[in-house]
Amino acid sequence: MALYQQQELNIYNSLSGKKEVFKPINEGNIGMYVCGPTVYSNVHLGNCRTFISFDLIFRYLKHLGYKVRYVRNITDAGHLENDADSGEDRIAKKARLEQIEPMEVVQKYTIDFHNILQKFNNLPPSIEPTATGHIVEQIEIIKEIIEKGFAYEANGSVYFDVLKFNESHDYGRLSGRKLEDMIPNTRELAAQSDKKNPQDFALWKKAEPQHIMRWPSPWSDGFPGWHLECTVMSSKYLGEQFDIHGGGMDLKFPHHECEIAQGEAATGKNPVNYWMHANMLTLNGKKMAKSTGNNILPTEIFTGDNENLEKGFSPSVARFFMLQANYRSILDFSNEALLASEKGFNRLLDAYHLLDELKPSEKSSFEVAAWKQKCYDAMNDDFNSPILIAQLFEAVKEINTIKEGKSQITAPDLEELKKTMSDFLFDVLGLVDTAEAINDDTGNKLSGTIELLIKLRAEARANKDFATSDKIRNELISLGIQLKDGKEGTVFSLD
RNA sequence: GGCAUCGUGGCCGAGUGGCUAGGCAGAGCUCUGCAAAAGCUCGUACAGCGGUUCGAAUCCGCUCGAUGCCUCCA
Repeated sequence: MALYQQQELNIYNSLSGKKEVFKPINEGNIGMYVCGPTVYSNVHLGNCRTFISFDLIFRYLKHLGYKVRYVRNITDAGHLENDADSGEDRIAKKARLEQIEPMEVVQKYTIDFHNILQKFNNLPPSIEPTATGHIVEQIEIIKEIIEKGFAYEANGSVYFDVLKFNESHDYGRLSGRKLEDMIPNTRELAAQSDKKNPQDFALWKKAEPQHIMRWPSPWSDGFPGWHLECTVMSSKYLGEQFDIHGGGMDLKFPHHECEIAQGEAATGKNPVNYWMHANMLTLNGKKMAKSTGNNILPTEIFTGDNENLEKGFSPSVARFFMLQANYRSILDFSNEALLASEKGFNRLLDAYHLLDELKPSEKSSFEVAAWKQKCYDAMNDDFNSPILIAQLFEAVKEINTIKEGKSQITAPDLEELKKTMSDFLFDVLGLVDTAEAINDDTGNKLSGTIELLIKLRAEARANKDFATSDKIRNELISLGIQLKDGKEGTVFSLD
């Protein structure tokens, strides 16, 4: 029996605004689409948070035994900087500034994106399609939408007719907006536009002569509208209707609203059952965004080379910090918060390592099965990683007490505890055990050396030669190696 | 201006009608040659004002404040 048959997963659905019991269209299988980045500059930390949130979700779904097809796109076609039918596309702009081909821009920042996400230990998606690789499909779906009467051509561009669509459908139901409210609300800046109404959005844009990224179409040499690629690629790889669609909160409107409209216009079906939105990461209380300059690069976290940081932090610490907040809450980034997470994370890993040294007893004073279910309950409640982490810290307390001989655990319970800790820590939360890094040849030599120093210190202490023993302890601590004296002897940990 | 989300102890963050997460920092104790590590104990918080209720941080209303979206953004 698969785990998912034993655990009832609840997901907060942005469409209904409620937590709902999750039920996939095809039992045991899940189709999940997440809006990926536009690759025109380095990913910033805020982007990473969204993808780490969905990585957690992907990992937990897989852990439950689902077969998940996770599709995340790369937006590599340039889109306009604004919607007023003017302005440069962002990839082309970057290409001009860096004096390289637009596709070089795309390649450069796609690689950066992959590198950084790998450092955060994100699993790669099952399929990572690109917008430019699906121009043909996008043209086809535009034809369909025109045929159904929900789009019109104007001067070589094609626009989605939002007002027409809203007559028979409900435009705005995802973001809680009403078209009637939006109309008097738009300013008169679209005088020069080809649109019939300001709410209409582009499916195809005719390229200006200087526009480099362009493709032929029945309407003009041009490029597809931004919202279209997600509709096309999600339906191509996951079907006209699929289970989960995710993305950053800022994409809810208009991007996801437009996706629903496009999907319904083309197929007549509601494309997505569960909409999930990851919240923003803020810096100094403000949204991180490339365009405003209020951002921090992941590399700067690792090196500490940023005015907001006093030191560098490992990717796992940064990941742990993010997972200590729910994906639906705004999270504010700060040096202090990172420091707190780092300490907690190290304590968690230290306790995990202690598991190998625990001696089993005849009976357990820790109810492992009940605790384990609490871990699942946390994740079943809309992927509540902060609660899961709180539960893991409950186990830390138990492990340390057992180590001190003040509690007991049976051999089977110990195995179960270890397995569960490992499952959640590494498979579900996707954290990396820093101690494993020294498990190579150099690492073995290092630990052998430290063991020797521990022995020498023990001898010095036995001889009451505290000057020598303290010297060993202090020199090691200044190298980032901490000695921990316990009842059973001394162990060490690396910072 | 419209729509939405949110305001929790020194800090970060869960909870969302009664049983008062967790982490970090702080205080005391145990252990220790001294420390560190570890364990135990402690803090009794939910923006403000009204209302509903036997009972509200949790529901409703208002006020104040913050953030996001309304043009590209995870």
